[in-house]
Amino acid sequence: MTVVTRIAPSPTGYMHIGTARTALFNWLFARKHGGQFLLRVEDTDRERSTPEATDAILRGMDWLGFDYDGEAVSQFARADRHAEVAHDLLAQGHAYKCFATQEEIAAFREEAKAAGTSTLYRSPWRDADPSSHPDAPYVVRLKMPRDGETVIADAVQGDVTFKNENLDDMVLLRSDGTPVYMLAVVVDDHDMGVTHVIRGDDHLNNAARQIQIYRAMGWAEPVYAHIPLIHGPDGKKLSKRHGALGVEEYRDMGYPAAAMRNYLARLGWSHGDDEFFSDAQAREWFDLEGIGKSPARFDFKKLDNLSGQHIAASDDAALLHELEGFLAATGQTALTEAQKQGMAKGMYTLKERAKSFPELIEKARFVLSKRPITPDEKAAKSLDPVSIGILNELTPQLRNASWSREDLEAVVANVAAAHDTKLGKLAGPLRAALAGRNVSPSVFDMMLVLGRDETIARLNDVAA
RNA sequence: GCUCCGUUCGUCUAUCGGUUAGGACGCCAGGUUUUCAACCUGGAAAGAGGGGUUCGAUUCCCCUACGGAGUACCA
Repeated sequence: MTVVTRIAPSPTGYMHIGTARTALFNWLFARKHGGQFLLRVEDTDRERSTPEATDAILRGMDWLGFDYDGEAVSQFARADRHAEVAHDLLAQGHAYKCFATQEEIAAFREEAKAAGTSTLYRSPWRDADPSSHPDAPYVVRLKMPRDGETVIADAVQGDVTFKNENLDDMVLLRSDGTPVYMLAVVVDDHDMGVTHVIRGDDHLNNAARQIQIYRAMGWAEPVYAHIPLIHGPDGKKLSKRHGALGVEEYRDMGYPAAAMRNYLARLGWSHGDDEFFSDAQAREWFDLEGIGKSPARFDFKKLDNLSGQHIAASDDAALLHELEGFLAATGQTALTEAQKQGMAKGMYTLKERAKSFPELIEKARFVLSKRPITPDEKAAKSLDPVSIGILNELTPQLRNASWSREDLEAVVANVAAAHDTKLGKLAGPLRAALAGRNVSPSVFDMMLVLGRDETIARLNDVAA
């Protein structure tokens, strides 16, 4: 059997970080098994669904590299098919027309609540004779089993048992004839051939109800895997107050997509003690058994760490390319050809010290800036007359250096020794001259990346 | 209220009856060092509580507490 998974987000806002993780799990699982990973946009809520939100989802999927098979399916567009199934169910006697009005039901619930009894609505129309049907609007309800129990053999949660007496005759078709989500998911999943439903555990309760549709229709049931939700840093439900809910916000903060995938995978899933891994490894290792049952909290510190590791491990050219993508996505000015060349040259050392793209840019300031470099306040202090004097001695020696790291180190060490001082004393002023600040990559790396002419020019700039 | 799920260091997690309860992030101390980062060494840090089952429970069962989800003609 070929594995088919899907991600089915509702386009009612940005793409939630939890949705991204669910997508990741589905994607990993499908790709691991050489199956298909599908995208279905659950846009049946016409009030809340927007095309902008759909675009945000598509962009999020694209940024995270979750390539889905085929076209994105619009659930709303399949409403006729959903209704068709409802009518099938009606014809087969698995569903019935319920003429109770919303007011009636609401009143019942209120009473039940007040009386402390079950609010589960039992429609009197379930077994009514069709001849007694009034000529009035009706909803179509599924006839749930009332005895026994329904067991969901969940791949993550284990066997979850529900007493059928607690299941309500859920609405399939609204009184205006439009299908309801519960019906739509099942019909779509069936029609799309979905074999594994991996989704948030907020749907676990729904599974017991949805599975009845599969049974009534005689369809093959999917394997369910309900994964725990992601919580905010305080353990509460992830909410707006924690900020950064949308995946695009993470992109805008400058985390590489690979780091995001790694972090998200590690949140709720484990493969022994492996923490830092590649997509290929994740694909090879991923399994439903490794998914934990308890909700995880989002931890930026760990994301930062992982992000730093991914940046350091990246291929220089690929990293530069992704950096450019970051600049474009966040509306920042693109790099000039010269800046790109400088970055490419210095990437080997820059990537060792950044946890995100903004940090990478900050560390790369020396190569991105043009002469003359204006030192900031702290750097300016390093450029006192004595230091400048030493720098002036260094410059001519640099002119003749072979420009290998060893040679540069030797030259600087010599000058330092001549002044009975250590390299540490010289590094400050050098840094100030070359980068305009006290924090920068290694002075030798900067000289190497800048090249002889630029280095000497910058030293001359501060000489006066 | 009812139904369902969950609960190991601060955080993410390993453990699938027998371990000095392991790793990672973060934190603390020390080292290295040319600033930052990185790196090295060491350290503090956990089985929610109570009952069982068992020769033996973090692990299996029950209760309680806490957290979460669902309970719509929303998705």
